[in-house]
Amino acid sequence: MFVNKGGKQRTSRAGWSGEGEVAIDPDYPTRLNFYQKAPLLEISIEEFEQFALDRLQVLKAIEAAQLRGRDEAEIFKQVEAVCRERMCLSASAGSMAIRHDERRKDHISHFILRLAYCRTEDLRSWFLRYECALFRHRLMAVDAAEKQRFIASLNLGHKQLSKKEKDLMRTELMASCAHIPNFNFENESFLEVNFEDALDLVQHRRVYLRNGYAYVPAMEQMALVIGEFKRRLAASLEMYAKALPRMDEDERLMPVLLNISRQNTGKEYTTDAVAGKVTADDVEPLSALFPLCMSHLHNGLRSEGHMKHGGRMQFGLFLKGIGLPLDEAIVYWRRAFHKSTDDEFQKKYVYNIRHNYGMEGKRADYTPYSCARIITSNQPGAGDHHGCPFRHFSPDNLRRELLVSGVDEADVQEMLQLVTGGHYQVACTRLFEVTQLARARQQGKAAANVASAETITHPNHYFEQAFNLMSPGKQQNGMEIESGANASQHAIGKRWRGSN
RNA sequence: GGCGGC
DNA sequence: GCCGCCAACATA
Ligand code: SF4
Repeated sequence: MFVNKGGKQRTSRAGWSGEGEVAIDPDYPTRLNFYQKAPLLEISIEEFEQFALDRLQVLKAIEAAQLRGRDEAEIFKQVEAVCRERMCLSASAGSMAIRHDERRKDHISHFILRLAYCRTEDLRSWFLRYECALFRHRLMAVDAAEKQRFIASLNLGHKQLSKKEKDLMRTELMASCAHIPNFNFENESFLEVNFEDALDLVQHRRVYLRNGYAYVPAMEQMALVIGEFKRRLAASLEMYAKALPRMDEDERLMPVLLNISRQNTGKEYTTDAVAGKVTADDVEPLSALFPLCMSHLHNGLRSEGHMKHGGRMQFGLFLKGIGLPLDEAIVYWRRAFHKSTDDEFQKKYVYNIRHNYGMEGKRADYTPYSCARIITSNQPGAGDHHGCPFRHFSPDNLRRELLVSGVDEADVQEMLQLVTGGHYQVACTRLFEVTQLARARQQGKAAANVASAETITHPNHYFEQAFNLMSPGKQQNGMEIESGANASQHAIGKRWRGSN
């Protein structure tokens, strides 16, 4: 865990300003927190889960607000409302004991999620993004005195320029502030910080740089603090990720954490035709039921944090076909494109997603691509992951891809044979049999009592067949999650429970 | 990705 | 540089 360099922060003179007579909690002097020190976990399981869930709800609400909210003010309002409901932090209301409990909850819940969300790159970047957003929100919400008190307690080493130094760099400093509306050089003070502490500002050319130092106008200090928060949290998440495997075995914590990181907003599922309403969080677990073309796209998306246009079409429509509604699709893609900024995402991708769902222009509700279309048109080029693996992969690549999927040598041979004969969809059907069908048999599903499957004609057909193999034969009474269990069974289990 | 507009 | 509009079609 990090050593808090400024650990001896206490009252300073802050008691005289802002909050007036309100006593200061030595554990949590302000509502803001850099979460440098892990809390002592003396806490019941119920409280543990409740805390985590509440914070998760807040982070998800921020995500939703940023996607839906029209302007900054509206987003702020929405976030504020959720914060008040699930993670309220009072400035001076109530007793000190109450404020202490609120801040303790904030503290603990942060660390639970930090633990739960350190596991994979995807989870880390999602958590980092929205923790920063939450921190930023609070930084804007608290009053100036409390903010200053907090920043001072951090000891970030922001040295304020003396009048003399400032005058020496006058022209350069003024030039760097040209973008600020009505900037008054005389009244502004400047901070000298290591330039790597101000990377965000440097990138946007909003500061003057000189041999390793950035000179930041004091009004931009908030950006520095947020940047620092982000750096430290990111570093800590990396550390946690490396440390996690070691506590994996003996801790009973792990299952709880796993459960948290896959928690949904608590929506209920209805079992209609196929998979019912699918949420952004369901895509991952359900990917075990995807045909090869789609799982290949899905993998590419996960490892690259991005997907080219052809793939977005093929995969996006497929997802719509499995029951992912528009708003969930937007959340899903936003989350998957973890390299993009909100702004870029909004501008470049949202329109097209909406268009695919028939919400834009001609308002056509497009059907997902069929195998025939995928195989014949729009050949994938360099950097593309769309197309049909059986058709577009080299025999070598295809063999590797199949072996990775756990197909045994003999079956791979058979499929390669079919492919050379141009029977791509038959090969795909064979894959269905040796993976989906075989697993269903092994689990004693009633629906698996067939010798072979019908030939696959459509990726969504593949998915639906695979999905239907799961639900009808629950012979073991909901105890599907055994040794070989993969994530898909969890999601399906949820539906079974919901459908009784 | 293509087409189109400023 | 900003933006809009399009493509699809299995299927019990
Ligand atoms: S045959 Fe159809 S479903 Fe199977 S991989 Fe090719 S395109 Fe996808």
